[in-house]
Amino acid sequence: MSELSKAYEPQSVEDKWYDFWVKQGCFTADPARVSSSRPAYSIVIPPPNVTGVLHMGHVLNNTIQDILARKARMDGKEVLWLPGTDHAGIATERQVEKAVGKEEHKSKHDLGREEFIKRVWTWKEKHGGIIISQLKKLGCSCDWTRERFTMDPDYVACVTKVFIELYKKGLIYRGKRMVNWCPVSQTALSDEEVEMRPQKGILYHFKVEVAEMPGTWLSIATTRPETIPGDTAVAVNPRDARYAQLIGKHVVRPLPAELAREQKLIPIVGDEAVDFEFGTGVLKVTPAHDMADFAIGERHNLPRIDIMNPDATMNDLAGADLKGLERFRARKVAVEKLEELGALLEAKPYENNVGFSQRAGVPIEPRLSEQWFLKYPSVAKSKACVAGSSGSASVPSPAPSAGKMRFHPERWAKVYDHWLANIQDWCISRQLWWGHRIPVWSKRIPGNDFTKLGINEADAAHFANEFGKNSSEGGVHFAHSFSASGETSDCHVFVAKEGTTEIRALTTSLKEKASLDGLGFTQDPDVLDTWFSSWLWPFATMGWPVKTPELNAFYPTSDLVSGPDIIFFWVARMIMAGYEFMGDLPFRNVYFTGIVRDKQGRKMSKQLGNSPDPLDLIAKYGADAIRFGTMRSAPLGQDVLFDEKDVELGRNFCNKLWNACRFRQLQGGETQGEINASKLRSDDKWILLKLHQAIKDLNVAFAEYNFSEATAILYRFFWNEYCDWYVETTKALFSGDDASKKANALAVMDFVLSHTLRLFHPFLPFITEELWHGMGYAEDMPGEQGGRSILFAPWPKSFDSDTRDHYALDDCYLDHVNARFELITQGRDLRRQARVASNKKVRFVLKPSRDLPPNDIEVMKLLLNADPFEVNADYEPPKGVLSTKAEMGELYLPLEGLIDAVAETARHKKELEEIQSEIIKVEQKLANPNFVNKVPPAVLAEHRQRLEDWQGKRAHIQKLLDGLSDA
RNA sequence: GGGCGAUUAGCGUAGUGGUAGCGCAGCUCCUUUACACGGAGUAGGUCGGAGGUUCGAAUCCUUCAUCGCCCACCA
Repeated sequence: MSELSKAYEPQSVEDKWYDFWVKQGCFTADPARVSSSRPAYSIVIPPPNVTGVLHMGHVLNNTIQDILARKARMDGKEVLWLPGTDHAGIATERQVEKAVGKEEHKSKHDLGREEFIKRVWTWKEKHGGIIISQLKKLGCSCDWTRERFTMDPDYVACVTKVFIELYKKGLIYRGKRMVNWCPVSQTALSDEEVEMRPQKGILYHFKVEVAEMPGTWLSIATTRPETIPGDTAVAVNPRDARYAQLIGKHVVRPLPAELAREQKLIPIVGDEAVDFEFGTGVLKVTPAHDMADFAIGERHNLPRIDIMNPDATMNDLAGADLKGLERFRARKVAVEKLEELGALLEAKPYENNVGFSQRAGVPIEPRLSEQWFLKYPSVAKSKACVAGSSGSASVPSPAPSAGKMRFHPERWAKVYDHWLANIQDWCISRQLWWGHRIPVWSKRIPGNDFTKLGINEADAAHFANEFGKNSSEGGVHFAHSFSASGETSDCHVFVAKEGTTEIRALTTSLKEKASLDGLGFTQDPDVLDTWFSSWLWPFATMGWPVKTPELNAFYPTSDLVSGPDIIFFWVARMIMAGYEFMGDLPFRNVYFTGIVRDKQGRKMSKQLGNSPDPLDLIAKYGADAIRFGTMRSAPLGQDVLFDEKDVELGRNFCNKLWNACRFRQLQGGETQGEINASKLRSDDKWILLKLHQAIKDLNVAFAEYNFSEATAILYRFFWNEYCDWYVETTKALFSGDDASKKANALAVMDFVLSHTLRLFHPFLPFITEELWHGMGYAEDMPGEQGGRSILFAPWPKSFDSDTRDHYALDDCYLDHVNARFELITQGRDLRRQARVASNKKVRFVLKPSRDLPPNDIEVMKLLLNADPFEVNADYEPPKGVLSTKAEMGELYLPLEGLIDAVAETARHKKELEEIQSEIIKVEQKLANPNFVNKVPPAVLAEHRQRLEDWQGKRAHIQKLLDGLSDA
């Protein structure tokens, strides 16, 4: 390879290698290769919104997935990381609506449904690839040959099939119920899409007269006076002595003002739900506009007056004064009206929680509406299917037992269980156009005269016959072909209102659909909640309901990486769908990331402008840098405070890695294969032992999904241990002329670097691949074991005992080399005290505490920048010399005169005080009989050693002090 | 109202009973040929408060405080 440039330039290598990987099919999974010796590893990507752009949350989430996938490849697994995008109903529809409005000044209604959907597809084609290309820039090793979209034809068929199955099981039903209505999007929302926000408002008190007792007034508190026209009762608690006797009587509702008194009479009902502590203890009941009131209305059979339009303006029933007004404007007018009527008693500031549409950011309107609902399936199985995460820090988590999965961090299991224990039926219909259209065609006929269906006589007779089997309650299900194509629809026939019969036909067949349209059946106009397609993602993307090789090999998936914010929307629902349709969990492990915030802890948002564009960061620092920086600053289970500094650090780290390889390269050509065990210096053994330890620590971090810990281990090993110490010691050899020793050190370097590159690869895919080839390490490996790409190089193993014996890697070398480094650090501090510039050679004298091999002397000389460096066991230091004592000996920095005796004395005295206080601490412990008797022997010995060390230091300083006072 | 999490140096974070660590920022010195996207050294913490258990507590227990998140139909 040509000589490496002085600094790493990511721009020149990233695209090159990404193209290489894709062209070589490195990311493509082959189900046929899965075997007992080559286990499968799979992840499905949380599909980003198809028209979305990459943000820091994606970077965090997908970097983790990529690390897992790349690590699994190096572990010799057959890896499928299945990518794709989500059609994101509301978000995309609004985006396109806005664009159409801006460019053509048209609404979606102006265009019509069919034309609008065409526009969405055009939009999707134009913008849909953006986020995918961004993921590629980040280095994601997804199997792009299997990219999926939640609106792909086979995916649509899959969603439809699921709908029909659940419908037939009676789990999906249509009903007129209170739903969360978003007046902006003009659609129903699920409970999960509603976000409670505290709102500053006003609590109004107004009075109503009891009709049967003129002159008796009740006072009622409300935050929503504009809904008074919709009130159909007032409720009190039957146990409330103040009001119980009024139950059954009536009050006069003040609005709409123009109605006659008798038209405004509403009953007083008794209901336990009324809290008599709150407000006045009298509750206005508006069954059509409040969830709780709806329930009260059901219990007391109250009429429901819907006084609003879908866009939350008031309708005719709200009365002449409010009609046509927007709801908050109507509130003001209603208050004015009450005031005019003399009914308003007080208005005081009040803060309460109001449900907001998460997406549109406006208060939702509880609204009575006909929608499709799902009773969640497989709830019982989904409960308690989460096993605890590995509790022990040092033991890798074992494979979960069958039917169990693990959450990381474990605490999310509680959140999941709690949600599952309290779920209500899921409102799955949305009044949108972009999405999976509900596959239900319906037609209503008078009586049960099936000839009115427009079908032939035989079919009509068939219907009548089937219907006759059970026309009583929920109706009857049977299959029927409307298209004479042999394909069938699932029919559901039941008695609807007013002596009519309703026929619903559910089908996935295009021919059936056409026939149904021809027969005057109408398809339900609504589409399904986007999550109703996402919850099938793990198996729908693998070809279900066909039993594909992918499903055989890769389902259940191994890991899921998700943000905790979609634990209910997505994760929990996927678990239920997995059980219901696959009979098994969709994944074995779920890793929940934190939320990415800015460095002040604020959520990233467009408004605040605190959300950096990851692509800018990649352009500026490189993809590896943003990956490493993000991982390094993302602590396990906590939010991530993003700071560009972290990316900068990632870039610096890559540059360090680059230059460490460059240094190796500059020392001489050939890759050195064989390490000669007999020629290893203590430093060589030290770095090999450190490498061994780093691999072990790294494996633990991986088992715990602790990626910030993993990067910290890599950082420490490579920068602090390899670069700062080991490489520096080799310079003592390289300046010498012992060729065989030099070659051996190069062999150690090659060994360490080739291992290090592999350890780094999941985190830094690009630079490691570049260096893997550039340094020639690829050539040393078989093709599919790293020869072609570092992607498939085996993950390094920590050393077994044979290897340790062969290289004589005894832990005593750690102690020995550490002791030498300690002495060097202290010696460098002496230079600082003496104000000797670090580039200036200066004389040091070492009075060693034991015999030292020549390598130690050479290394110390070099790293202290000492010249001369004298080793003299009998050294008699002159008075007042700068000195330090360490385990390996006493080090002196003798300078010609110029010692500030006063300053030195003061410094030593301070030092002595500190040492003294440490000695007292240890002595006190050792003097305590409880301590000596109860403590484990190792701890006791360690304390005694510590005391000895401190005492030695004290004696040394004392000697120096004595010398100074003599001088 | 319930639940969960956090509180350790200026900032960010590690640390599950035995001498409080790391990174960034700071300060000092160094362009000594792998790297100034660097090297060397250094300062900075009574581990949120108060009790308790223990020979010994950042760590275990109790309690309080502050911050954050999630869940919840008090009008």
